[in-house]
Amino acid sequence: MSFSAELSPWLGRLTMRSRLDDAEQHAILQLPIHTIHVRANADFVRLDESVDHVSVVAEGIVGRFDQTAEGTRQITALHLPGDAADLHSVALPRARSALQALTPATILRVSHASLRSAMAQYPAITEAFWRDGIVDQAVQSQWMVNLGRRDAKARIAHLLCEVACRTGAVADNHAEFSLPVTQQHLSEVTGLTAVHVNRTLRALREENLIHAEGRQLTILDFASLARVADFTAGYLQMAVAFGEPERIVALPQGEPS
Amino acid sequence: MSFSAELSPWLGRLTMRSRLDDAEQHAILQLPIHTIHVRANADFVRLDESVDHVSVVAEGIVGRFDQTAEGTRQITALHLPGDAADLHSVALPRARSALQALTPATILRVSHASLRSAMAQYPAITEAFWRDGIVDQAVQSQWMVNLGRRDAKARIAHLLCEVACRTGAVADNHAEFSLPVTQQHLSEVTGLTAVHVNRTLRALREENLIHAEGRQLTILDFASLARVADFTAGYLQMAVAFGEPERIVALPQGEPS
DNA sequence: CGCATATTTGATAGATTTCAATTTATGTGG
DNA sequence: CCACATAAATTGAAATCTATCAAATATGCG
Repeated sequence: MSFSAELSPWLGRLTMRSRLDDAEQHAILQLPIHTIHVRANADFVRLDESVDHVSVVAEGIVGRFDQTAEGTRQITALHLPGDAADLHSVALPRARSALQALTPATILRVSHASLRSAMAQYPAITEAFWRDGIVDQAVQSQWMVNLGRRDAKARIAHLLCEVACRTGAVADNHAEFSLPVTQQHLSEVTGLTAVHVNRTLRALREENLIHAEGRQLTILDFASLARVADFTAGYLQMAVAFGEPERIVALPQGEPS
Repeated sequence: MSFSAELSPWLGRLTMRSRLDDAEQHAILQLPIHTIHVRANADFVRLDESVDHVSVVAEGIVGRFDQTAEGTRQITALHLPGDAADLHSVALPRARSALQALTPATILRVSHASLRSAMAQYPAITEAFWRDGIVDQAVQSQWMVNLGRRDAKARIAHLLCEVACRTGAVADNHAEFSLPVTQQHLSEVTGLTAVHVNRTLRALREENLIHAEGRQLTILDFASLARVADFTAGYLQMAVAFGEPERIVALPQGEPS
């Protein structure tokens, strides 16, 4: 249990979507954490488990899973460093999905108890948590469009565009970022077969839209890839770039929302 | 603007997922509403529109839509009478999806202003709203499994099982309920083609799993249909039947969550 | 260096879409 | 209440996309 500033990437994510004053931000940073390391492919939250803490991703990539009775899996969300993977568990502690590290990962556990006391003291924090989930839900909606209405090439392209934006790697029609996940994992995100993911990636490579070097992925022409993907970044609510952060509860100074 | 008890189905939905005391329940029922009637296939909330009220469904079926650039649509959520279709708009007023009536519908508009003052007075109400969205998100996750990992027959069967459960129509391995939506709408939910929905429904009929009489749908053998669908009702959080309603904020009497 | 895991490729089967009619409901005005 | 106009459901045949199965490389790691 420590009281460091390791939660600052998460705070950055929250303030990207909600406006928090100094005291509220301080309350977040002060939250006690318990750091754990998770091996690749290890579940660290299991289905129907009752959890008493939230998992904030510090390093690595985390997937939220659901599965069919036969065991084929669907990844319903991808969590990158700075994301809280199951903030909703504060309000509904029984996990309806499993969380798995797709790569070796470092997780910061924040107890529900401490989060609840922060929420009780600062209503704007409750609101920020709620809003965080809403944005996640908007991402899920886009994924549903992906799964239901786009072909394999667009699905993969869309995913790559999204991850590039979420990692902040896009600049000047170009993006380079690490995506150390398996093609099997990509298939579980996109509702395809690992084989088909492989072929689709090759097609994108042959069109000179992307370049894959090991786990390093380069988007050579972001605009064209976004066109193939039918991607627009608005739904990601990267507030710094796309609009005003939100707040309902009045700021202490009396500033309106 | 009236102050009647028309919100009581919505209150029922909320208390199915969260525990609210008398004062809190009263605060919900007291909310001023503005009733509107919407024709079938009419959008009543448009994409990127900034809304200042929540739409509670009183009658009819409402779909939440997203679409690709070419205009093919994906329904990302279905809202039945008693559901608030965009409760999240209280926290994030810009609509990231459109809302459309799939049938003639009656909508109760509840202003954000009045909701916010209820939230300010009763933190448990904020919490209940948040939790409501979390359950919606769990439903979306199941839909993602549907879209990504199940074949046409299972997708349709799963949807029918879900709607049957949500309308409370299931009893004794049998369910009869009205589903006055078009096969085109079903295809937009399931990520299929209207033609394929038609063929799949016929297949389910030929297996004597369902019976369709106009817009009245009968599930002849719920257990078998659920097996085909790989359906289990847990995620719907129909708390009355499946577990304790939740609450974080202490009850006034001091009762713990 | 060698095992285990991941990627890549080929050939084939299967599911779903697409396109184009046709039939059947549904609603409306006379 | 009927006739008409429109929307919805249904069917067939062909084209496409994606999955499946099986094997052959690569790659990473101890």
